[in-house]
Amino acid sequence: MSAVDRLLIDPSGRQPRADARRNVERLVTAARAAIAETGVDAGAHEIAARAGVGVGTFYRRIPSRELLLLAVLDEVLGETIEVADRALADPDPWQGLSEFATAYVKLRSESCGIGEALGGACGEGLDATLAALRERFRLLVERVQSAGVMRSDVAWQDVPFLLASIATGRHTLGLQATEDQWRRTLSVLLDGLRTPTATTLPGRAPW
Amino acid sequence: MSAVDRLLIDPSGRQPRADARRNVERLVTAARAAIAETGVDAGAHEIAARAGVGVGTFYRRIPSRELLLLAVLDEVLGETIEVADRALADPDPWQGLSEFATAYVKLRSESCGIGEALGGACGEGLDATLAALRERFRLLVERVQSAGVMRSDVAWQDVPFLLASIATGRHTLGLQATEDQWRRTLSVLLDGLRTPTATTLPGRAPW
DNA sequence: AGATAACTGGACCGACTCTGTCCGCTTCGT
DNA sequence: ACGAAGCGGACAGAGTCGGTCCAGTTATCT
Repeated sequence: MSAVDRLLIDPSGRQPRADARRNVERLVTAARAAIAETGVDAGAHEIAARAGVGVGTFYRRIPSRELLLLAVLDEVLGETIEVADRALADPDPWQGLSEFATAYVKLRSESCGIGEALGGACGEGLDATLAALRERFRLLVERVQSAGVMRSDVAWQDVPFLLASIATGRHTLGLQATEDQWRRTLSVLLDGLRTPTATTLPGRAPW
Repeated sequence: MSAVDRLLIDPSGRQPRADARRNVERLVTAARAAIAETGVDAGAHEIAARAGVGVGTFYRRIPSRELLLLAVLDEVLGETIEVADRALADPDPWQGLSEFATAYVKLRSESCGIGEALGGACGEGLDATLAALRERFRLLVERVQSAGVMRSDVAWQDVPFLLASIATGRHTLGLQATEDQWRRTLSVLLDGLRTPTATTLPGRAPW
């Protein structure tokens, strides 16, 4: 069920008017954009303005700002899980992992709110979805390690951290990042992950 | 000149009382801790409370919250430049780079405010210092590439981005990072940087 | 077409946060 | 011991943000 549908359930069971439905769709789209640009702190007024409606309209259909954001985040994470499942279906394990990694990092770099949600900034609301995504990570990494094309001193738990690390700002040290700087970083990182490897990892795996 | 000294210049030319000097020292220390934990948004009241003084004392000596933070950030970046200079003095180029990289990532991971400052979140106030640090990056990378131990398709400008990427949160996907997760990420990344390399980088270098 | 229920927009409210000031009291240095 | 320098924290003023209310508008049904 999409985020729009979930928000359109009417207690009286009636179909909402066409304009009401249109506005909810606009609000969900706007929330997605606001989450990407502003993060999970995106305000109700900001989202309403992006959608081209007043705050009154916002609160007519949406119980609270937090619930809207949660619904949208859950939807986006659900799409990510689908991408992971397609990657698991790829006959070449490394190819599958590397395609998923690219999509995952791209999503994170284009939406700072998603990054915060994955970092746990949204309370318990997303626990189940996060667990499902975690499971896909484990499967993807175990498959590629069984095939012998990833260094074995990396734990599967390292991989979310490795990928999470590539997503940061457009600037550092006064330097301007190109649109796809993250692709370069990811490329170096994937090279570091392939077998054989030069050094062994320090410390213990995260848990 | 240290941040403390810079803030203790008295318009009348007199030496400030001992307790005043002590409090400014405490405030600078507290600001450093607050920048690390809270970031560059650390509030004046928060810093004063950490220092164990009232806000009145804060504003007696400090023109504004922003100036204090700028002075402290500049001091920390200055120390980082010194670390880079020591790395450049190391006879082994790769060893030098790798030591500096470790120190740089450690600093970034322990102080989120430094990360924001390096990301340009502090306006123009740090431009000169950032340029000086940038220069050290260029020298370090060029030296290691001339020695043939770093893949040549990486631009020196890539390296700040690569290192900036490793510093993020303690959690992702509901997983808990160990204290030194960043060392593992850095290790993979440095392996990816060494010659020879498997793939060539996509896109163009940042500028 | 007219009636009416649903919907809309944005002014507004109250709670909160943050920077910076003021002033009665304390402490240092002589 | 005395006066100037320093101290702390209550307070002011500006701003933000989530959420409500209601007068006016619009869709839908008869």
